[in-house]
Amino acid sequence: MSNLKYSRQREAIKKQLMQRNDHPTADMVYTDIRKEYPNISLGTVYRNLALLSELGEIKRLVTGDGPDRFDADTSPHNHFICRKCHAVLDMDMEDISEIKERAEQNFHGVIESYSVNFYGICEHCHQTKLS
Amino acid sequence: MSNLKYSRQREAIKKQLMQRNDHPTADMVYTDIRKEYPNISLGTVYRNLALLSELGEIKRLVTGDGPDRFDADTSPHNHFICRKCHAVLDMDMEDISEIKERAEQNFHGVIESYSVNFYGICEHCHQTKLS
DNA sequence: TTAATAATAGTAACGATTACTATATTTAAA
DNA sequence: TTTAAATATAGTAATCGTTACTATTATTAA
Repeated sequence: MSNLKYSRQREAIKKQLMQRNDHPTADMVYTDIRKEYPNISLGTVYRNLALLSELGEIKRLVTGDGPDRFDADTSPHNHFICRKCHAVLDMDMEDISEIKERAEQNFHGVIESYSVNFYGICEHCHQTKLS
Repeated sequence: MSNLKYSRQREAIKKQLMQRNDHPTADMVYTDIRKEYPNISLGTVYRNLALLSELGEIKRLVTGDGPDRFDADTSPHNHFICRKCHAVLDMDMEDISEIKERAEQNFHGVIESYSVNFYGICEHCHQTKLS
């Protein structure tokens, strides 16, 4: 049923995403992966990032602060977006998945997923008074 | 200090946003406001929605599902986005603002705000089996 | 091998949004 | 009330992130 064919470009994209933890944009992945595949096309990067997201192998992060980012870590966790340097950081915090049950209390549709983002100034920008 | 000048277009935009609860996009506001101001420009709508958001008079909603939406209700509440009909609905749920404190537990930057979105199929789409 | 199918590179097109510019409106002061 | 400075506008062009198109190439199962 899976009419999916192997492609080295797709593997390279996923591999690279697993090797970095800065939640890169499609363009950041493209820039870096060109060192290995000098004539990979930007469309290929976009297409495969979208495909891998649909397959659940990676996660698309919508930050509201610039282009979408991608994360190879699909385990449940939340992110912080710095409004100064635009970094996207993993939050180290306790599980808050009960907000889904709390949301379902008075809701009559089907909640399939949710996303939580925190915004502000990251430690680095705050210390170096770039804020 | 406020070099802000009155404009009827801006007032009309805010007024319309207060009168509807469908969290319209800029284009939806534009389409409707043209009935009153037939030659208002789309740029004016975008500019004023951005300005009002910065002033905190309205709220910009980043859904990850199409263009940004706007909400005249600035009180703390969360939204649901239907992946079928793309409606943005207000969630009627208990306060979950303690997630901010929970996030601050191990975080060393400054958290200024956060956003929570729920995704799935709304009651209407679920009942009419459009899902 | 071959043949069917999916994936690619390269490029064009798209939608949402912002930038530009000449004109119009607002506002405070004369 | 004019006037003059500053802000806002309408209309349009440009930008950015992303998707669509198409001819060619790679994968895969028979």
